Amino acid sequence: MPRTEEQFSEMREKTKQKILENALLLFAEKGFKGTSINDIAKSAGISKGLAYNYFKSKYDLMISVLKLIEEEFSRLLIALNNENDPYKKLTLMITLTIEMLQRDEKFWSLYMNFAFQSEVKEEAQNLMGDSLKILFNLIEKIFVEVGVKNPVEESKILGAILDGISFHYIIEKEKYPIDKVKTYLLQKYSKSELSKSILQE
Amino acid sequence: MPRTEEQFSEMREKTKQKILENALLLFAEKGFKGTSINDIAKSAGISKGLAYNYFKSKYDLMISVLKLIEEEFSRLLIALNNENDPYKKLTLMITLTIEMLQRDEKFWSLYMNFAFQSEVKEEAQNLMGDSLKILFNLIEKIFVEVGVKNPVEESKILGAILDGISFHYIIEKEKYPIDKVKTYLLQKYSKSELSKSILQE
Amino acid sequence: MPRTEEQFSEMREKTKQKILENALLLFAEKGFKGTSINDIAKSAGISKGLAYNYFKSKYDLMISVLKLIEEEFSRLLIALNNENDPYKKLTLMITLTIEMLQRDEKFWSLYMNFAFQSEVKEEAQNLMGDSLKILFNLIEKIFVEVGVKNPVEESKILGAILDGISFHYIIEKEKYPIDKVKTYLLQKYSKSELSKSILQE
Amino acid sequence: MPRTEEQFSEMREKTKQKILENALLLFAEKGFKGTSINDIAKSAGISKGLAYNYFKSKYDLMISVLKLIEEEFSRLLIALNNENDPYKKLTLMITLTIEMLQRDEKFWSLYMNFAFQSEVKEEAQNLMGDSLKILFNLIEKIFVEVGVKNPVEESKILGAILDGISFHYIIEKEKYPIDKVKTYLLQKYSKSELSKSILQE
DNA sequence: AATGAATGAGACTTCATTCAT
DNA sequence: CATGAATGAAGTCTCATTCAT
Repeated sequence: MPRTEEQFSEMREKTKQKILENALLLFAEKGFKGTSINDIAKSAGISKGLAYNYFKSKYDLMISVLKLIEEEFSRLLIALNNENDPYKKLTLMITLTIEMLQRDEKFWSLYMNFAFQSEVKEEAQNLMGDSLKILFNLIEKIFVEVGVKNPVEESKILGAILDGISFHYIIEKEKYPIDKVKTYLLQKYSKSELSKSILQE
Repeated sequence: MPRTEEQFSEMREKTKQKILENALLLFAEKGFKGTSINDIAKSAGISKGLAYNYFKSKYDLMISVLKLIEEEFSRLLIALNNENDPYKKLTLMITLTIEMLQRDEKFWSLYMNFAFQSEVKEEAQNLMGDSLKILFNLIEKIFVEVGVKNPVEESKILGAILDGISFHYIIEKEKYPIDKVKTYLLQKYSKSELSKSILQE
Repeated sequence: MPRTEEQFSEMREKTKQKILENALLLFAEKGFKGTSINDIAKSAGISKGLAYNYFKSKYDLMISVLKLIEEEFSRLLIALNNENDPYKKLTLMITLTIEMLQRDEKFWSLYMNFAFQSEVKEEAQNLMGDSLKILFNLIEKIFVEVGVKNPVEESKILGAILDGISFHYIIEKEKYPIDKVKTYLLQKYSKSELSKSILQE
Repeated sequence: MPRTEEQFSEMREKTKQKILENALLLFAEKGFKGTSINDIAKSAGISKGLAYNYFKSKYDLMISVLKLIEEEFSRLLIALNNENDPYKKLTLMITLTIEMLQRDEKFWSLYMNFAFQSEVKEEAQNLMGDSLKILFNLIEKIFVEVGVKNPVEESKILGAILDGISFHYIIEKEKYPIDKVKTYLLQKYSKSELSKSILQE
């Protein structure tokens, strides 16, 4: 007696996830070109051929992985949208970014990795460029709300800080004082501190 | 009339440079794995075989390219060391970073690209990690000199800003308001502004 | 109410026929190597696995398809044997060949296709070679009966005409004036015309 | 010291020919799909990879092989155009076709083979369809000149005879009385016999 | 009897590297 | 010093076949 449709669907879903997860990790670690389907298959504990039962090409698999990143971005945006107070929004943005960075380090590694791989660039930009733009706009809007003088420039700077920190953290990992920096950043962009200088008085 | 030894040596140097330059451009554009020796040879106007006369392997060529990046870093450091006034040092660091970013965009693209490719990572870190550390230390030292309250954290933040801006500029290029951001940053880290808040009073 | 043995057997036969028909069509269209078991299964509306329930291998399936062609030949031979008058036999041979060509174009396409594929060649020859020989002999016998001067050579020529026409029709299909040629051929091999020249007098 | 351009060119030409020849033989024997690049490389005594130095894909190689066939056709047409007398033209066409069939059997095998391979069909028709049309037209023109009553139909018949004979010869080879048939055909289409019936008077 | 997930061999293709000249 | 033909390993992808359910 054949398996039910549901059983098959479950099997498929499970295997597909396994492939995606391992592809994400490996792409993040070794880049798109540097990762072979064989690598992914072995890492996922399946045969090379099976990967093609789920993704019609390595490229297609990459696009699916990109969509995972997009979803991660979406989760960030949704969480931010649930917060109305602009100061809390700022705090949340910093907290979430760094938390996600620590938790899903590979996501960010992949995100940055993909951003510089020409085979991926266009798709990466189509899929992620919007998220970046939305994020910039969001920061800008917050800055307008709280009364920052140069919201456009300041949004670029906060954006740069967040991605710059991610960049350094991914590169240096164990050596980077991520928690210290996070605490400091939260304070710096806190309501009470936003009006003070970074210099001693 | 046979060429003198010196002439030969000069030719060799010239050919080597041509290979390195083209390798740099192509690695930056298409990644390490995405660039073939043939691509590089064609781009440099020489034969595949000749490239192996100058570099014993593709890997070796990559290491040499990495050294070019290191030299670029060195030039930045040397320029900074020639300046004693800490405020001017800060200004110079921002100016030079962004100027180099615009002028030698490919350097940075490659730098970031390599930073995420595991075949390259270790070497990239060995060669560039130190530079990064030196830069962080330099910023920290400047901040100490001018009396910033939290020099360690602030150095991480300025470092993040500079690399974050580079990151966004490389990704968005034509759309990114690099000049506006540069001007703003210079003002923000100027002697007169370092003591003011980013909020309207 | 459980099905009777006979009903089961009938179902099996029906499924088998469905597979064979679709295999024939696809082999004819895309060649043996160009057709996958999956293609056939999908086309027949069954699962890949089930196809192996009926044919132990793709090769085995192909042999079964070849047998279908053999049967088609047999039908032609049987129809011819039912006719005694040699002139009518000739007419019938031409009519039937061209009718079958138009009706079961795929049969012929496959027949010719298989004739040139070495994986299939031996079997194709074993199975079809005899039919061809029988047909040649039959034509020869007819020509002897009606008093053709060189029955051996003329039988090769009529054989060549029939297969040549099939060849051109399959290749050119819509452009080939099959009906005109058929009419002309029937006249040319008609009792009354067999004694006249093909030149104007 | 590097080889001269001429030396390289010679090497290339020689290897390319070797590949083409072996590809022709193997495609003719085992079909396009049935022949692997590895088969061809081994048969040509070169490495798999080298084949791609000469043909950018298996498909491209096939097209080149098709062009060889086209050239063979051209040679036939050119030889025919050098003859003005229509009767001699007919004789020549029959002679040449059968001579080429015997000499370059693989060409014809491939020609027929390709005509039924869907991966090849379109190209085969583009490249060979014209030749076929030209040949039909040529025969028709000859028949008009010599005063055949139904030149269109008779040209289809002679065309069918020639391709039908080729077909049977390729399939049966050693068993097929090709010389007998050739002699008979030459007589049948000779000036003196064209006005007589194929029946005993 | 029936399904389609899974395997593994083998096909096409690319490319770093070697080498004869 | 310089060339590009040639190799072979490795990568992408396909597909006949098996098998658990």
